[in-house]
Amino acid sequence: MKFADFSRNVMITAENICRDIFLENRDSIKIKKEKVVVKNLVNIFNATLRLSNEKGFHAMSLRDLCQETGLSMGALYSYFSSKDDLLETIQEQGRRLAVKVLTEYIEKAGNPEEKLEAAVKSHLYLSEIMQDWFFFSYMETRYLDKEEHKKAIAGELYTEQLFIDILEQGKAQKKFKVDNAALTAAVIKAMLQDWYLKRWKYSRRVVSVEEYAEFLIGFIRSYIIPD
Amino acid sequence: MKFADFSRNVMITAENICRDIFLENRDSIKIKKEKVVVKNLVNIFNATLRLSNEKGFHAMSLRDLCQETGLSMGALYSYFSSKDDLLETIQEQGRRLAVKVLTEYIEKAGNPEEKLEAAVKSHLYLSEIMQDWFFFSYMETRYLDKEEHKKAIAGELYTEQLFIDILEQGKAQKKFKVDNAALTAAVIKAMLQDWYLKRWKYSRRVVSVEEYAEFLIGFIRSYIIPD
DNA sequence: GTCTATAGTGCGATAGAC
DNA sequence: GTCTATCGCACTATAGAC
Repeated sequence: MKFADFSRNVMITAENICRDIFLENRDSIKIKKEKVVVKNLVNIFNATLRLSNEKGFHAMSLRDLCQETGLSMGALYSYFSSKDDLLETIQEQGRRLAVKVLTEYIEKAGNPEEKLEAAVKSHLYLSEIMQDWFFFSYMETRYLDKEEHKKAIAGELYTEQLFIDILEQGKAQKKFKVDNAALTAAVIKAMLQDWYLKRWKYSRRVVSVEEYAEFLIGFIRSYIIPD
Repeated sequence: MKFADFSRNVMITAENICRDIFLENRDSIKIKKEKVVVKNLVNIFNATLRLSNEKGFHAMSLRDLCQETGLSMGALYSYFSSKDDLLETIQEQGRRLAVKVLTEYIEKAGNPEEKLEAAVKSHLYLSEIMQDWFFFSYMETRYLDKEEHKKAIAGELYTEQLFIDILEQGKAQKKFKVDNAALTAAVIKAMLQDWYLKRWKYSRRVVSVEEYAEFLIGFIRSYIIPD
């Protein structure tokens, strides 16, 4: 699977994500014209991610956000009910999309070896397209209130479980040699997350997402597939 | 190398770290009695790490810190000149210690295989002892001003370089098979950092730092040492 | 060496005009 | 649907009493 193909197939754009958010939050969003809402939501979310990922969500004031979006304080509050609400909406939507895409691509693959490759690549490719969302979700998780924080933890464990399942399945089919599937999945997750947590490093070294994917798959396979 | 031995040898305690901080900042710290300063610094740093690691350094107000330490606003400001100064001091001291300990343990080891093991274990063991400091440093790096931020990046690259050097040395001695030392070192760092970034996960699963260390070393060796 | 009191700033949120 | 004006509050930092 090439990044370009993935990118074309998933059809993830800011507009599409914001349209989903609009449809799911019709009640709490005060403005009713879809076209207006989607346009402003794209603007607001992009600005939030840009500002937050530079200096943190808490350090970003709503006045900063006004300047970055060109909207007034009053206008902003037509689209979310509080600053925390904005934080939660971004996190929730990112999580939902990640689960959907990962599950879909893993199911499409046939055997454990293909599933592993599909899981690694779709995780990396998705985080490449939505780098800002993923970085934001990781770094701002602890600012969520207790209930939302639990959902974030559950999300991490859910995607990790997808990897555990693939490893166990491969083991059952005698294709993989896995002593500790949970630990193996944990470090795989860590390496996948490093791709969006340390963008500055990989950009500087001019490593493409496909190179990183191939490297990771080779690294993992050398451990779970005995010669 | 066992964790207990490492822990006994490095002799890292909050008191020792705070004594160093006192000696290096005699000018800016208004109080002069070493005993008083060290006692209060231990209190302040522990409280800062506890509060910050829960909800973030920015979200922690100095009033929170007063309550947690039992000190007044005025007293706090005798030990640092601004909230940012507190942030920088913690980061700087953590970085300094990490570099010192890692370098020391790697140099003690003889051949590349031993060096790799020493590097992985001393990194993990140190982050186990100083988990709060490491977590804090990672999560709060972006709140540093430009100059301090550069130092943090340099620190990450420096410790990574230690791994690159070991890998290259092993390759030169025909003991390791390494195609891409930089990428290999990058993912090793990612896995090492996961230990303190996801403490909740490893605690929940009752994985000890020694288990994690052995697992990681096995994982890495299977890639770089062909059968 | 530590305290209390307070200055001065900037925050999130809202009401009501247009 | 968007704006401006403003409220009340919490923040960092400091000055001066003890």
